[in-house]
Amino acid sequence: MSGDYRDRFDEIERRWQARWEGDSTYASPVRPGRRPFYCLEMLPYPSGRLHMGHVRNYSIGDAVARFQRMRGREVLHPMGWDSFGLPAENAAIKHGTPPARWTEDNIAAMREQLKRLGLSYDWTREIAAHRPDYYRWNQWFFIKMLERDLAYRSRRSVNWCASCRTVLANEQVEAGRCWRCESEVVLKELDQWFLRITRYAEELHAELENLTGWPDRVRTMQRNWIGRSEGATVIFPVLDQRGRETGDGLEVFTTRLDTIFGATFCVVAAGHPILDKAPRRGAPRAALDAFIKRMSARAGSRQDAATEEKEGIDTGLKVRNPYSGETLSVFVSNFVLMEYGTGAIMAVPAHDERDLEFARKYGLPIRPVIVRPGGDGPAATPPASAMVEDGVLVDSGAFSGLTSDEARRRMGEEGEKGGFARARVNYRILDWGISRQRYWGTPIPIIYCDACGTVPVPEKDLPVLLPADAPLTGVGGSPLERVESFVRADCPRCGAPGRRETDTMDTFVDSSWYFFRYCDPHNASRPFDPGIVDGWFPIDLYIGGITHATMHLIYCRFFSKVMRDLGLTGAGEPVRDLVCQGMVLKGGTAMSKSKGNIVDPDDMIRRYGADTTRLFTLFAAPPVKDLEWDERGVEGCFRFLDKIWRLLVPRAEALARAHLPAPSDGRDDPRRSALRRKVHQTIQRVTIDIDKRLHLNTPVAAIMELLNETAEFVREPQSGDEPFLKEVGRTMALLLQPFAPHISEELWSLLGGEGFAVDQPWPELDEDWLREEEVEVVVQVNGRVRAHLRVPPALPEEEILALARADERVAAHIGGRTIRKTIYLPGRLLNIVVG
RNA sequence: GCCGGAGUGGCGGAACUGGUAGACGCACGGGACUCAAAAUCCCGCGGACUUCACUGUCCAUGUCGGUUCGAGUCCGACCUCCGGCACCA
Repeated sequence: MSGDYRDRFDEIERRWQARWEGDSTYASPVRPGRRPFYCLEMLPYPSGRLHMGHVRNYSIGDAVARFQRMRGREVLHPMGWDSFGLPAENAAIKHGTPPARWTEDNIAAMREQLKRLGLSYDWTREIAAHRPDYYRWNQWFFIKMLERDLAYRSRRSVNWCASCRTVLANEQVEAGRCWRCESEVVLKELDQWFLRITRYAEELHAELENLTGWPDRVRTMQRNWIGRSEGATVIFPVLDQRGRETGDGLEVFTTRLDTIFGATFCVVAAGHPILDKAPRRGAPRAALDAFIKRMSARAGSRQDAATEEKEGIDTGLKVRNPYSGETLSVFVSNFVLMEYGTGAIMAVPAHDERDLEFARKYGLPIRPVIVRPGGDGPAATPPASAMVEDGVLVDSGAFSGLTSDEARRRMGEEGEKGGFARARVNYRILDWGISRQRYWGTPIPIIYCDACGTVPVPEKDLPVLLPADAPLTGVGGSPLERVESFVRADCPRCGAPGRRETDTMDTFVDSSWYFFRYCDPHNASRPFDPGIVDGWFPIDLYIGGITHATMHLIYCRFFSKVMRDLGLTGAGEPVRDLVCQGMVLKGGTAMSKSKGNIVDPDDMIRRYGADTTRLFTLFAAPPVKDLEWDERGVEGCFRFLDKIWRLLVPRAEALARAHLPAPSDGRDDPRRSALRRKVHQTIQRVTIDIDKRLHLNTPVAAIMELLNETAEFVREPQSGDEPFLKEVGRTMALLLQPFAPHISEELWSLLGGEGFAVDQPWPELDEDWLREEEVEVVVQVNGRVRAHLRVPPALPEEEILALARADERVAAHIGGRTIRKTIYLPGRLLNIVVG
């Protein structure tokens, strides 16, 4: 009945998968009243095939889900599909396949692959972004945001990818190129819909502090992305030709108000409105216009922007420094960005590298106003580099002598009083542009009416369905523009004929709230029931790739906060613990089609089984590190499972009949007590490593050790061993459940276990078996190990010292020297300090 | 440039709050079984030196310092690699 594991793993795995499915084992909740545990993995795009990165991601999540379930938690472990997006549209253009069919086919194929891996998902909760019962709530949220002024339409220069023919969010521009197709991004003026994420910038930034269950690097990346900086805005009055105030002001943002007496000119961005007020007469105007035109043509975020030569031109405008009264010229230059701050700066060349570079190039004055405390006065000659640190003010009128800190405070107060300056916090993050000129996405629920303007589609008319018959050719703008039946719509307000918005939403909208929907996936009247969501939230563990550190993981925090403010949830932060798993590499680089180093999960499952494939991804490296795929390592994991099989299965019938040992059985037999101690030590190690540290490689190592010791144990079998072997076998079967669930079930059942292994309580630790009869005390002389003593745990220090001194090596190292002191850690270590 | 993370055998990696560095696995070497091979099992496996041998000594966690009875672990400086951001005022 046994047979080799090598010949049987496929049959075993399929059989248990069928049983789990037949029993709805993983549907939740099945055991209400238990403490919930929400275990979430980032949902995949349905490309049609699983890759090893998916397998790794889901193996980690599944190990935790199974472990927590056995530990008595009620586990929510769902899966779904991020199924809107470009590839479906591209496939349609290339092969003529309708996106909906292409997507559903891919989902079906990948769902089968996930099931063949034996992952414990509750498939009754499956969601897919492209289905109307999901995306209607994207539309609903959009309307709710519109009501709260969190969504708005604005004509803006947007990042435009000419190849994808679409707008990209800032987050989707990587080094000036499209994150998807890598072609260069240019600027284009379009009417766009935006979500006002900047309203939450402060909270998104502040709460990073509390996300202690998140990796530092993710928190840092988000902090940089949000880019909070404290400073002040200062209004410089604009002067006319004769030096009189015109009533206009140039508002600049600075973090270094303390350096304002060193300001020798101002600079504005090419798009700054004040440029319209530049003097109209004479030749400079033409040069100025030409310059502005040239600068405006370029995209805001380009790779070479930082290293690009600074260029500028005098606008002819004059302003007055409200602190010093000095008159300053205003330049326009490429190094000042319209999107940040006020689009205008005061230039302090002595204390800012960029200002210095510009001043040098155009021969503008450089005036130091900050010196190092206790240092000499200001340098007579201009410094070689800008002095950017804080210090003490000089040549700064009444503020001279103050420290930078003190000066910023006092100057701020004076500015507030005089109405020309105020404290301001600035953020680098911009509002989230969500309009996409694509077909395969959520239609934006808006109708444009000549009389009423921009009118949201009423809730009762949702969803606005994506038409099935859009012409997908790959040329022209939005495909929806050409679907007459879609575009034509009556104004919900006045009934007159209007036109529908033909842009669709960025797919990051879909993935910003899907984890809420999992809690209540079939709700037809609301996106979800707040009570149900609050029962599961926050997500206890969220696992996914580091690639989503800024985009998805900021958007989903933003959505959670919006939902909280809509009264939909109590959860301000959706994710308690976040794990970003490393990449799967082959030959030192990420697996990719172009490199031809892809390892196919199906191939691995066919040759070694799902258990071995999963086990390897967990054993070869800790979750957060990159994992090098090594087929010999896979073999090693297979050998491990095979060895357990060969040890237990031939004895299974006898062990199934045997009783388990009583708690103190085997105490009197060193062989048996050593084995039982190892069993309980292993339970402890596996439990702590999964639960407290989320290390999944070391628990596997611990089980391997237990197996090795058991193999040793059966080499010289004795009658009456069965109960002890049964205990080891059952424990091993259960400890393996998170890592290799199929063989776990098979062994559990062969050893006479009732029900599913995954439904058993996690093996219980018997503290009595951790206590050793004898402990090994390490003896050090001056911190170096010289002897190992086996002593009863309670032996007093003096006696251990006496034993240690009697040891030949220890005695030799002490020599004739006197013992200055001893350090004793009970039962572990004795350090004898001599000298 | 700024900000993060990481440097441990031939390789992947262990070492919980400072306390025996190298668990476990891979690779490799030797042996057993076999006509042979595969599979399996046993032994060895950081380096240098030392002993006939049992052993023993020293060096070793990127580098250099420091704190400590004791440092892979803490502190300081530096080097290298990886990642993120990058004219953000």
